[in-house]
Amino acid sequence: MSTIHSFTEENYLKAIYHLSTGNNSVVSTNQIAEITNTKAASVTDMLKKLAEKKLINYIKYQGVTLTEAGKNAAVNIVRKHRLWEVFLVEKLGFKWDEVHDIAEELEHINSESLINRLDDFLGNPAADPHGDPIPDRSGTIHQKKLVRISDMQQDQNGTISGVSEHSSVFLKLLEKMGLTLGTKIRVSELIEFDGSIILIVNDHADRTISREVAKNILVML
Amino acid sequence: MSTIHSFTEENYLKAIYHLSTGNNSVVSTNQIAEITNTKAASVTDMLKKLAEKKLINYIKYQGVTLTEAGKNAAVNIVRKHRLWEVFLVEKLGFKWDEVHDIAEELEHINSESLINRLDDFLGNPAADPHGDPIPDRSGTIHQKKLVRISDMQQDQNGTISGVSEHSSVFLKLLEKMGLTLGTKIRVSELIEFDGSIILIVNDHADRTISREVAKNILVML
DNA sequence: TATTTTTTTTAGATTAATCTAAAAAATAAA
DNA sequence: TTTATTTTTTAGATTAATCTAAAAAAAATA
Ligand SMILES: [Mn+2]
Ligand SMILES: [Mn+2]
Ligand SMILES: [Mn+2]
Ligand SMILES: [Mn+2]
Repeated sequence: MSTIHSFTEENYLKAIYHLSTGNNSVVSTNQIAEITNTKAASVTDMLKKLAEKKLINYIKYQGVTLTEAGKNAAVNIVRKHRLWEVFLVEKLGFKWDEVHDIAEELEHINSESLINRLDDFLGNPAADPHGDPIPDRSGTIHQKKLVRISDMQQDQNGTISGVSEHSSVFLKLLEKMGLTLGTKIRVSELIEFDGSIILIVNDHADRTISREVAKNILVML
Repeated sequence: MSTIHSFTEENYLKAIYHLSTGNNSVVSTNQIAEITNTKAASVTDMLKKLAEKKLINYIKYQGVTLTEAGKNAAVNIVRKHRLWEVFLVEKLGFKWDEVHDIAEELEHINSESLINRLDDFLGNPAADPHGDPIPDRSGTIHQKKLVRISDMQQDQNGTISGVSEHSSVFLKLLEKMGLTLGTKIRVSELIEFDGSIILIVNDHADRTISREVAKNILVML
């Protein structure tokens, strides 16, 4: 099960995976270059290699999609990344804005038994510290239906369950405003002037957030 | 603090460290080639590079020693290796013969805060699952004085506290014979014929071990 | 449809880590 | 102290991953 790929190949697979689960499923060379911090020429080289290994479907000038094998490999890396993030926060006491870079390294450790034991040790968590779902050992992802606060109606209630922006500044801001995962909110008022929103947090405190912030907080209704 | 070195450089530094703390402090090109599974020519190339970076003292044809900087780097890798081994055994339930290869990968994860938090999480252990001392965060190693069973006198008592052979076959054998770390033993008889030794284990069971096995079990008197 | 702009690929180099084969130096043996 | 053996270094190649600059293809605009 699961052939070994180089550190670099894994990062490309992961990049393609994240890009293709975003909007469109076909991913372009430039998009990959952007998030892997490389140049388009380097990406083209790697795409040939990954296609050779049957991890992606690649036709010149037409973008790429992951094959089943490629997708499995990518999902496995995502699984490892997210489990390590849970470990770092739950067991070692890191803040949710501090774990991503370390998990970027840990996700490349190759040991099936390690990751499955870690999963059990953590109590088989369903989501990582940012609310992102953790694929189970068979690669299945159980994604809960979430909506952005910016898409909620007046007087609607929900529980903060994820974020769609992972930068440290954003996460620290949410922390400071008490808008962390599990927090109950109610949309109290939609400000017409600039789209900002007034929330009732945990039934009492009220907080005003900008539309930009509201767009990046995901809520379970 | 602590510059970043490549994965490969770290493995060479660690190899030199282990070789130089063994017997003689000056390490030869061939010795390094042997334990890094490379050829002498490759080692020479790397030695030039490490010397350039002032991590080793290297004079052509004369072998190498670690500089202070090189030794610090090496000790830090050893610290990480051993702490991860404790984690794998104590928290994830791996056996002591299963953890080395995984730790070989984990030891290259670079994060000072990660390793210090891990250290605290594990309760600042003094030794790894094989009894090897764990350097503290300043790099100091508190090595207990241990003797080989093969060097013990008749009727002498001690507690098994380490091994000088880390192969899986050897560790599994000790496990099967109940000669794991912390076990109390007494040398009951020294067999003249082949040098094998009869032990009293935990005050009752008696076990005969070969001289070869006795040489690789370390005891605190 | 013809032209311009953008995207992608190719060509050719570079760097890190490795190798084999040959040369040079050090060590051991005669 | 020669000669032979072993160890180490150099020379020259290779592979993976990257880059810049130029060419080719696709997409957008006029
Ligand atoms: Mn992350
Ligand atoms: Mn995450
Ligand atoms: Mn080990
Ligand atoms: Mn160990």
